Amino acid sequence: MTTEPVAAEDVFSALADPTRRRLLELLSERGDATATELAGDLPVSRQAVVKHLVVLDGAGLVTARRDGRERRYQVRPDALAATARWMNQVAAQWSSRLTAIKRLAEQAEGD
Amino acid sequence: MTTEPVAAEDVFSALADPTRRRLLELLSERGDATATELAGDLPVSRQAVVKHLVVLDGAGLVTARRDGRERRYQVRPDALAATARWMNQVAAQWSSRLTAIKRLAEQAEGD
DNA sequence: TTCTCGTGCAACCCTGTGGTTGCACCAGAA
DNA sequence: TTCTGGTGCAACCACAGGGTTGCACGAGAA
Repeated sequence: MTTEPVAAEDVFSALADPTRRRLLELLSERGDATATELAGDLPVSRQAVVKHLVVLDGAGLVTARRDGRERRYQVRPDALAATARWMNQVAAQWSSRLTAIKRLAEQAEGD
Repeated sequence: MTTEPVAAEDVFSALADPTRRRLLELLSERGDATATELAGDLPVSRQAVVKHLVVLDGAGLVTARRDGRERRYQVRPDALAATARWMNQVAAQWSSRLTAIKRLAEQAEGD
């Protein structure tokens, strides 16, 4: 289960690859799909797609389930939502740091 | 000078590296610093730090200015804020897609 | 003018990773 | 039972990227 504290490391590097972002798009549009199907819409082999899906799964962004002899992947709404919230926190943290910087700069001028 | 709109590609991969995230932290705390100074607080060489700073600059997250024979780097508040906003947009986009998925799923059940 | 010391370049090394191909395996269809 | 097609390994290849070392250059201090 990978629905807990999002790991900056994994999420950012997972999202850094264009093919993986595309995969998230495709899965979002279709609801779910197999690696073979996804490979049909991408300029890479099925195996390459599988590798990307493994990375996305590691980052908690997608999940998979067996369906007969197929393996269907789908995005994890909750994980994506959590990631979005987490990004906001990062942004907020930056903001507070920047505020602190400005304050210091102004104090320095005041001296 | 690299002051363009945030590129998913660059931002995500820039933020994917732990050392670079640490650099952003250090710069946020100090306001500004040289590569040599930053290397003093990290387990890597000055040259390694310089390379990371180049990447961060490429993503528009930091900027540098000459100060005598020194080159002082600092975070780009505006760019960071823009990135935060952009992340929110990505999150929102995901949300709408997920909503669409759920709607489709429910319709399918209804049939 | 000479000495110092931070920069900027460049050459290298090694690991990670995105991509490929080949093949064995197995569940469902015939 | 046999055939078929999607999975799951595993071996391999090429290149990007994080890290290092060495050295020339140049601005400010002495």
